[in-house]
Amino acid sequence: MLLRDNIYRSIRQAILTCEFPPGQELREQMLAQRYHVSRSPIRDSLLRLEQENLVTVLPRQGYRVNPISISDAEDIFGLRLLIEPACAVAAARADNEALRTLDRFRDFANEERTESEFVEYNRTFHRTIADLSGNARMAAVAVDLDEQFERLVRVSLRVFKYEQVRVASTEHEAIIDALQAHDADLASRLSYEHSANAQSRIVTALRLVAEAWVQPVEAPRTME
Amino acid sequence: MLLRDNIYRSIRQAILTCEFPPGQELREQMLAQRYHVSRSPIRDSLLRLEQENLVTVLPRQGYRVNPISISDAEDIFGLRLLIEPACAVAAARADNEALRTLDRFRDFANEERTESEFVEYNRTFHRTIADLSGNARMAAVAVDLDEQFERLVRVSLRVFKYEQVRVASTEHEAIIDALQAHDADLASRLSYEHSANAQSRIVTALRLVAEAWVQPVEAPRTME
DNA sequence: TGGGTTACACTTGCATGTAAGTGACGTGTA
DNA sequence: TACACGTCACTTACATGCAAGTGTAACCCA
Repeated sequence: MLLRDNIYRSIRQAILTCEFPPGQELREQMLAQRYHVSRSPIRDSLLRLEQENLVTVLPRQGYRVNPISISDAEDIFGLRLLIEPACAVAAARADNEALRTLDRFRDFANEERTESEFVEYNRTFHRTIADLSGNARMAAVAVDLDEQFERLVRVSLRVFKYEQVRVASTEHEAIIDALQAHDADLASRLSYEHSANAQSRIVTALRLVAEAWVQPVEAPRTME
Repeated sequence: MLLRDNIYRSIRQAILTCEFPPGQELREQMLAQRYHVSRSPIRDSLLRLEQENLVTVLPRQGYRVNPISISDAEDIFGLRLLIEPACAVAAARADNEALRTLDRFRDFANEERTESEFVEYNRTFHRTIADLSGNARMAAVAVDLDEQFERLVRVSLRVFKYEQVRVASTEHEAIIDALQAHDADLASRLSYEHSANAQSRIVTALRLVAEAWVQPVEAPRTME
């Protein structure tokens, strides 16, 4: 296993869980010490994360965890509303055997769940449907969007706690039913509504925490 | 300007124009000599290109320009059929002043055009519409897809020459008309048909050059 | 002959050194 | 005071060194 891949995943995870919060400044040296490696694999990882829109490189100054802007979040939402139903439509054409594997996502809310369990469950569910679409590129876009989304979910969960766990789980089961019945139209519609619901909750939450992590518009810094 | 950005663009361009053809093996050393720099910026560029699905890194062995597989091309096409009309729908909501800038894409086929001029024109047209959508993320996906697409177009142009220049240009003007009339439905449908037409030409061309650059399906796919 | 082993050439992964760009701050001057 | 201007600390960009992983081919031995 390549060192840089582990480092990459670690830093990425730290950003997505907001351990490195939006706006956080990152230094190669600091991360190198933290992970006990040289600057090289750190550098590789940070450049990769820049490609993913998770950090910004300020040449010869450092790196910064990308702030969450409302307009960027809305862009992500708009794309998701397009991609997720499309994945569902394609997935509805999968064969019965493959669709039966979705059963493992039923009955999730029957037990008490932690935040991490919910995030993990949610990610795996959406990723599985993306894979079932049979279009690797589409799945890649969907997964990427979901991961960007996840950071927003984390922020939102701090506001809405777990009330959404049961709601989401119920909506998931309806989507599973539609897919297993090969009803592409229904699956698409449910998928769209599921995304829209999640997003409206999140956008509300984002506005609530706007002062802390969400950047409305880039403002000049030295104005005193 | 950072050295690595120039190098990145150069290598990328070489891949997209098939100067580095699909399947070509790349070596850091070889590229470093070619561009008169050390391995560092070459390395940065290659890792970035890996993220874009243009090259594959074989750890401790080297790099390879990704072959074009029919199934991957079909995946790209499928996604394009989803994204391009969505961009058009969003772009139809742009204001009149912005939409008037599309006029510069009219009358392209009135003069003789080189292959490069056509590719450039085509890219700029699609990118402009993506930008007009007002969704930066969607535009980024659209641009990325278009660039992947471009490599396929290059292959296809060697077969169909320039017969498609006039066709494409006419279709573009129809899309411009629809957008400037704010007719989102029509723009969407025309955009879909335009993509579908281009793709069917390309897929035919791909099959013709299959032996040289195109990798047949390696693994059985889940669908179809 | 053929299976296993070893040595080697080759290429990148990671570590480290050096130079150059950037912003901050203090100083001098009008 | 307000504004250039020079200095300095800090951080990355790029260069280079070295070690480790991989594939190949020669070689040994049954």
